[in-house]
Amino acid sequence: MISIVLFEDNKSLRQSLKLYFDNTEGAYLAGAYEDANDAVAKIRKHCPDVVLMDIQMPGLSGIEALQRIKAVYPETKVLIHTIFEDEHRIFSAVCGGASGYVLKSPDPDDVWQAIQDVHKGGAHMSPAIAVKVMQMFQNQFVQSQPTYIELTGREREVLTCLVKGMSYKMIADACSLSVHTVHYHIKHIYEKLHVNSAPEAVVKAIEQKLV
Amino acid sequence: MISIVLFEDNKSLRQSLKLYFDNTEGAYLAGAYEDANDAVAKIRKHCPDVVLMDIQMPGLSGIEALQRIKAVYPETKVLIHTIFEDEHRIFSAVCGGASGYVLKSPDPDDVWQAIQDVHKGGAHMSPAIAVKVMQMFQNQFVQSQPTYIELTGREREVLTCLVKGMSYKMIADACSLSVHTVHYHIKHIYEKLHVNSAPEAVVKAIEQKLV
DNA sequence: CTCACCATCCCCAATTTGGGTAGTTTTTAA
DNA sequence: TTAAAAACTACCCAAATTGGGGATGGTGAG
Repeated sequence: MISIVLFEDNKSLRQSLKLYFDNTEGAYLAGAYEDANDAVAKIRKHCPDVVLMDIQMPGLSGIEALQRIKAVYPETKVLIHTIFEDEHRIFSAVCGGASGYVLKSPDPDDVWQAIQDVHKGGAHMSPAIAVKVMQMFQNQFVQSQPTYIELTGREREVLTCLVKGMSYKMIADACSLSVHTVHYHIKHIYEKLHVNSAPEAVVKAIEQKLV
Repeated sequence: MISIVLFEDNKSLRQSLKLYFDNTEGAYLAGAYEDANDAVAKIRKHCPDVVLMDIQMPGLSGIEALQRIKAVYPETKVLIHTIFEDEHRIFSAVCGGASGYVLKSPDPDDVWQAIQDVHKGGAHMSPAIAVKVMQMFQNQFVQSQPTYIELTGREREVLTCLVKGMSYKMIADACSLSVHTVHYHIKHIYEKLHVNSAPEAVVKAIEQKLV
């Protein structure tokens, strides 16, 4: 039995979902509210397994409510249920700790499937959302410029220390080298990165994910 | 009709899936191979809508095959189909442009659902995968420490230059200050950030998103 | 009238940087 | 397999930059 609390301002949708859950084996709708202004108090009262949260509601938005709920009850699963599929809202929801993002669908079985997935400890995203999340993910991590800079093992090692803010002496100590050798490597690093100071090298190393 | 090409080294699974697709309305299995060594050539031959790709196969891994296919046919949808749910493989798959990541399931309907989602332009992740992707996403963007460091206007300005790798002289020039004043500000910045060198300040500034 | 911020300047020691040389080991290529 | 190239180690030196200390005014806000 999965206990659910619903926040949805549209009355007819709220009632439809209530009817659906009331007649679905394994689902128990503990509460259905038209706004999320007292969401945290409602959660405290019902202690639901899963919260189904609309985004656009009078007063507190679903995203804000999500953040407040997660701050107090991080274990409660919150499923965003909306018609919006813009990157900004998706981003906020995922970063806010949502367990899923489901587009409103004429078929309530979709939502129920998502609720079950979430209750099992998984996450559920509608395909249209998943594709955007994966794109955002790619944009973050796939570096654009394949400006492959070839560093030798020692050079990479020294650069890593440099990025940690260490001085020549500390690097020498950490890598069991003499300061002179550290000096030697750093000169080469500067040449390869086309820079001529430690701060520049650090920013370039971070930018190009060389470390 | 969705045309599918399958790469799967396990013979019995490959045959089961073939049987399943052959008897599924709307599915057309154009090819089924036991390794992905010539994946690109196979794709060129069949021009499938969706590729179902195992990860662990003799020779080329599914992840490598994905990358090669995407490099030549970026429009072809590739669905990773595996038992692995470690973060590294998921990460590689998503960054490699996979349209989905489906865990092998005893119910072939799951795969078929994912294929349909992908063919409609969406993406599909098994719940256990989705939860990991969302966690990785959060870890990337949600900054942990609200260690609010109060910098004055000039200090922030100077720090910004520092992060760009500029020397005292260049900063003085850029901000229309004397080197001495730059020196003065940098001293204060170091105090506030609890560091004592430019590289350290740079990494800290980037970490804490002070610039 | 303080106090915090901004700006300028000074000194000095330590560090960093850029230019060499030179021997050893490891890798690569012929 | 051998020869050449690259990498690693270490050192010297001189110039430049940086880091830490302090001092002196001029603002503008509370």
